[in-house]
Amino acid sequence: MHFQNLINTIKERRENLQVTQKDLAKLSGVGLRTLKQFESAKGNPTLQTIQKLSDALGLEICLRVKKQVVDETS
Amino acid sequence: MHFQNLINTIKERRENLQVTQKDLAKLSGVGLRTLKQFESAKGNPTLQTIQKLSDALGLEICLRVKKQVVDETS
DNA sequence: GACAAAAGAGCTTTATAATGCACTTTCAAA
DNA sequence: TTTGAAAGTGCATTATAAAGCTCTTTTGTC
Repeated sequence: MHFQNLINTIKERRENLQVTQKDLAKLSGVGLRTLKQFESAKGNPTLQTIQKLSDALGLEICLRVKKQVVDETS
Repeated sequence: MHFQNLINTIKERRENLQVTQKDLAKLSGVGLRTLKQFESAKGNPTLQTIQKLSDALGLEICLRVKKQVVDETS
């Protein structure tokens, strides 16, 4: 999951739950400016910021072994 | 997955692959100091740092809906 | 079109992440 | 037990994330 996917996942989750940026900022404890920044794909958020947003949205971060991309052309 | 779990996952993955911190730093493009910092649970890494380390280790970040914790006492 | 609410952007300050260097500690193999 | 490699720490510098304030733009809704 690349950067833009993470952003989209969080943004879509927020929209599905019908929460405004302002509300999510309040709920998560992340500054509104930071959230706007994040959702418009500027910058490089810290893990803490992502965790706070995820928590507030009922999401969780995970790490898993990437599927191998097998080259079948050779 | 909380902070410490992320750290452990990355650290264990590195150890399983028998890669030293120094090598992983080189491979991932993350500064050695930063990696040491991260593995000893100091600070608050940026998403970019986590992505670089994950990539180098064949891991990927994902976000998923948290399982509901249902209160059955009431 | 008029209006309001939500989203996004410019600017600034403050806090802190990333980094390198040098030093210390840990730990396994000889 | 030495000793060498790996891991961890203190310190300083530079870059930048977080945040608030204000203003602009977008997006409905009437």
